[in-house]
Amino acid sequence: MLQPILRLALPSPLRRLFDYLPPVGIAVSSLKPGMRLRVPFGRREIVGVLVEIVDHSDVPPAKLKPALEALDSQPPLPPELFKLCLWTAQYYQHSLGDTFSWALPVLLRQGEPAETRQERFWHAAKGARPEDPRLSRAPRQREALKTIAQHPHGVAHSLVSQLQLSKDSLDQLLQKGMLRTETRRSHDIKRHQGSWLLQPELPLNQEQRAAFEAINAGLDGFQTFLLAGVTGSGKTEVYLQLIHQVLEAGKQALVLIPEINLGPQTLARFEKRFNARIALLHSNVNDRERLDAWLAARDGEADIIIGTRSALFTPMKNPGLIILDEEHDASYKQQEGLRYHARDLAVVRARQENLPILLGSATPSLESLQNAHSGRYALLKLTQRAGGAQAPRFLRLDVKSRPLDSGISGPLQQAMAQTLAAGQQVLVFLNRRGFAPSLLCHDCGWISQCPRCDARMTLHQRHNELRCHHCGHAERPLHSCPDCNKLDLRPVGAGTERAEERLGTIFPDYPVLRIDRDSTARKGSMEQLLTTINRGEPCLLVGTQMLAKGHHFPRVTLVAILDADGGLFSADFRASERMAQLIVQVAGRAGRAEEPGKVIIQTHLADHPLLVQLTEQGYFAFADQALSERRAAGLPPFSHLALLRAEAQKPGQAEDFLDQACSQAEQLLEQLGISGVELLGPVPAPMERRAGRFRAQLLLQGNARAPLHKLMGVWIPLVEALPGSRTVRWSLDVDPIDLF
DNA sequence: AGCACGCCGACT
DNA sequence: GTCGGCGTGCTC
Repeated sequence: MLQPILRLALPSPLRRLFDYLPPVGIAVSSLKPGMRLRVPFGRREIVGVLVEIVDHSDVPPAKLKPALEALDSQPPLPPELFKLCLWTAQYYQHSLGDTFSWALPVLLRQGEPAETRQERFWHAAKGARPEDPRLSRAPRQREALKTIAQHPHGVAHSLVSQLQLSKDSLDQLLQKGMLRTETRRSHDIKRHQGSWLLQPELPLNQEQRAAFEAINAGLDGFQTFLLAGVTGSGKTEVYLQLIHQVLEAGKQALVLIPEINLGPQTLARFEKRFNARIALLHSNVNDRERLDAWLAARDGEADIIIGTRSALFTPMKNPGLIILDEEHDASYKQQEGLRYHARDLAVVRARQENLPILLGSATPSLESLQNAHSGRYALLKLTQRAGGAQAPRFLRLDVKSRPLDSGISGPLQQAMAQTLAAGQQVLVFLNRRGFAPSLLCHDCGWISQCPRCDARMTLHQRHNELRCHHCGHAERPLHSCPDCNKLDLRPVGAGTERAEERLGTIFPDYPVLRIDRDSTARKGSMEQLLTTINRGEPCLLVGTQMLAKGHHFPRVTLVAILDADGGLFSADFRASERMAQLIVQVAGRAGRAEEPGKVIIQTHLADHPLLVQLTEQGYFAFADQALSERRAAGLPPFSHLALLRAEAQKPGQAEDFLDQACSQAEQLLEQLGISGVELLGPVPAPMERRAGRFRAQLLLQGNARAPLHKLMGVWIPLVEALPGSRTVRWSLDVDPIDLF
């Protein structure tokens, strides 16, 4: 046989494989696709993934280098996951090597052995004594050495902080040769024993039972279920009982949740219910724990895997079910690098591995609803709230030609006063942080423009600064106008800070609690706010969409939405969908059995058909209406989009680049005889300048996926080869969720 | 993306 | 005289 050639995917944005000779002294027959190899790349050494072994390379033999070493004796990534990565790279037109980087735990892509439960243990070195003169002026190191010496089998690194040892002292001792470390398995494989349930299952109502039985009957193969359950309808109980069935069948369940929901409550609920090994994968889990959880899932040593977006790529030895909660949530879509949608990929994965998948939401995305309508997904509805709680009543409050007092109209103030007087709580929703979205000179019209973006800087009174929410630029607000020097600078519009301040003045007898990214930035401050709220005394909560997620406020009976109009006349075609989901989710925080909640929506467009549908007929009526509008306009899910974005230092550069890319695409469409794909643009981005860079975009719209992907498959490699692709920063977003 | 090379402006 | 700005080119 000719010299075998290894084709590797490397962590680089380049959309191609790189050829290497096998490492010296290694039997090629021992190498299998999916194994990692350390290779020289330019002047660096990196870790690549073997994709295939071929007997010919187009690269001149002189350029071929041997790989340095094989890092695995078995491919760390099971074939199903390897296949999913191939599919992902192809679908999102992304570099395969970089796709592996997003899918694999950090430590694996850095070349760490793919082995479970290896842990570093600290041991006292032979002859090391605390009385050593080198430690005479290092009392903490001396104490550390004493502590370590008390443990003949060593101290596991994970216990270091519990034993009041500091890593610094240990490192110092290690350098002095007074400690040594050893890496070994930290504990034996945990086995599952006994019953799966720790507490009895809750009784299901008729709807829950119907949903449970429908899905339970479909647990043995691929099928997508859409569980549309209003807030409080007991979706989670259905999840838990299905997972129980999966566990009884000796299989594993993967549960994906949005970023914001990974509060301890989710985990607590699972841990209370199940005697099962639960692996947790989210952004606050460190690299080592993440790898261990990943390996435990892969090797069948975890029964339930709970995680956010990227946990989608967790391999499972005996997969039985995928659940994706709050499937409409935008945090499932990655917005940088590999721009994948975990919901869409989860369905692909379920199909590839012949698994059932359950998507749940009170406000399903229009995409998923359309899939249900077309019969691809099985739709299951839960319409009753637990404990007989009633659905909130909606009221559209027309504020056209009504004066607003820091964004709050008179009738709304009266409704608030009544609610508070009745001893209940009020929730005020406003999707804008800060005091005011801009500062205006009443004399000459100067406005607080961000110097680096086409956006206004928001006034944050608490920190006494003007801050741009798009690039983070901040400056001190001046007392006089920088243009005309007059002193008449006025804040325009209202954010949560201003609403908080104003409400405090209007209702001096009640506490006002603000809940947004600024007020909850400090650790523990959210918990503190929740404790106060749960005490149940009448108060006003003011906040952004943080209020809409996860927490329930049983004492809130009035929800005020200060401004719904942004969702009704935005340039973004998804704005109304997002607005509707937000309104329903916020409304869902309120009300209980004895007292239905009331939701007051301030709007200038009280007769807008979408808003009328939503408030009078509910979310599904809204969705039908919105879907027929999308169909008429040829927008997703009735067409498919891809967005080529570009940004550059100088004006016009990004557009020039996209112009060239656009000509290439036009040519290809003709050459390949592709029809059903339209090129829209290039145009400047809706916010042309951001963080000092000029941005433009080219939108591709396909009437079906096939022609769009056929084009992209040949086109994107050409775009990559364009001369401008170095000076211009560009990215492709397949199925973008926003067009900014 | 990294990383190096290379060619022009303001500094010890 | 050099430090360093970012344009250009390459990575098997």
